[in-house]
Amino acid sequence: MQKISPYTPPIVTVDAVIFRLNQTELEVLLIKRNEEPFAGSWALPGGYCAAGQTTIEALSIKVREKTSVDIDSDLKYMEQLYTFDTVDRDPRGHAVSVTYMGCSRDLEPKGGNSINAFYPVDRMPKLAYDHEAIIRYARERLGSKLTYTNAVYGLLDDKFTLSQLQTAYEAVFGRTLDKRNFRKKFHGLGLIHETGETWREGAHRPAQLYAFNSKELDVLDKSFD
Amino acid sequence: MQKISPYTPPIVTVDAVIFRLNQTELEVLLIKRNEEPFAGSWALPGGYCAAGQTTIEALSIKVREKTSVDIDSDLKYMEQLYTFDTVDRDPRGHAVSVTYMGCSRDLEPKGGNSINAFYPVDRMPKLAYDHEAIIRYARERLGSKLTYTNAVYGLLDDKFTLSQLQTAYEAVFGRTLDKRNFRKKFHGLGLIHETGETWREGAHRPAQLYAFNSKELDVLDKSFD
DNA sequence: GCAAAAGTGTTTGGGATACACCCATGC
DNA sequence: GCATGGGTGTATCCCAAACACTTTTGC
Repeated sequence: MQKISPYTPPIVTVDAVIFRLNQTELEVLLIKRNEEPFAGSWALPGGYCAAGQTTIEALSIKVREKTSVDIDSDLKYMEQLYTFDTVDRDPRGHAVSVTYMGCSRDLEPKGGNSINAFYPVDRMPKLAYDHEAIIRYARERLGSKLTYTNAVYGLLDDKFTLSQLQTAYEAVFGRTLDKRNFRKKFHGLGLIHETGETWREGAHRPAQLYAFNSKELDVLDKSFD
Repeated sequence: MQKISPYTPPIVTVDAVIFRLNQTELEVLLIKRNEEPFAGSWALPGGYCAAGQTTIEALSIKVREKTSVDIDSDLKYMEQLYTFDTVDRDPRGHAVSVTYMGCSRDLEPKGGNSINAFYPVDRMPKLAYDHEAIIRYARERLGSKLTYTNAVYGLLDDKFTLSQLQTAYEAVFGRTLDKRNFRKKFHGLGLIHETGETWREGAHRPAQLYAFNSKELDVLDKSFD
């Protein structure tokens, strides 16, 4: 293989997989593309990264433009996911996409210059590029993050009930958990404390509200689940 | 923040963290830079990625040029690590580096157009760029990979003794393990089988030689350690 | 025989799993 | 009073951890 000269670098793009929890479902933020390629298709929010910008800076700008979501203030948790670089993934030319994954709860996109909406991860429309594979990968990563870190806090409000907490795990793992074992195990981790407040809704006993002791991402001593 | 126009992308570079096991020590492949910046310093092998190349293709070419190591045939295991993108990491301009991590055992660099050598990860020279941080990150990742996958096979010959296997874990984890518990646990995983052959060296009882059942990277049911 | 690494079992404690009923509330 | 989700305890099993001596070889 010969050297390519003069050197022209691939395009660098950024894309974000932003999850939220809606009732019992895990959802992803998507935008509707209004330009080619893939005009009319749904896709992850993202765009070009220019020299002098870090990928996260570029992502922050693009996501705010397109969806009005502010990565820094609206998301409790964000991490780099993977860099996708197959040559043919973008029909316009070789684009290397640095992808990120983040979480928020009760986030409603307020506008932006693209049509955008949250879709349940299990019932998504057909997506542009390789974005479906990226979302699948992000969901797996989120699942394993929840098993060995306290990253669930990213999906929950500051105060939450134990049922909501359990629902968050069930939505990400895609299976149900035993209520008593879940509570026993979680209390044993020492990550949360009672706030003393209760939450009442519907015709049943009110629930205690809990809060996390720390809002930093911590690695657990023992893995969960 | 304003849009940058016309769009100029950052440079895309690739770097490889290639580990090997030398006796009881984990080592990394380094090259001595003979150009600015950081001329005379040691660094990870890598270089520019051009449009039309995947990052792994670019890496393969660069590593072969500089160290004569062939990523495809010499390494048993290779995965993308992380993309480092801080604007000031390269004094020549904004470079986004897609990094990879790989393993091999008993690999001796045969040449290449750079001076190159394996250094123990615990006793490395001062490194160029942010390469020290990259290696630290790679080692952590390798450690966690060994706990939930069969990735150790990447550090071992096709046939190996249980002591060598245990040594590989100890070198990566940086601590000693109990011999009986190690063997019991590993046999329980069902990943290896006896070959019937023995290995003799030195004035002591010969050891059974084992082999992995699979050379694919598999995720374990139960996590190791 | 002695040095040096290979090989081998048992006990114990803690966490994972499985499982069913009463409680507080709204209507 | 009844429907609805909130909240609680025990028995069992398996895995992890701790721990020491015998075996086979080369010299």
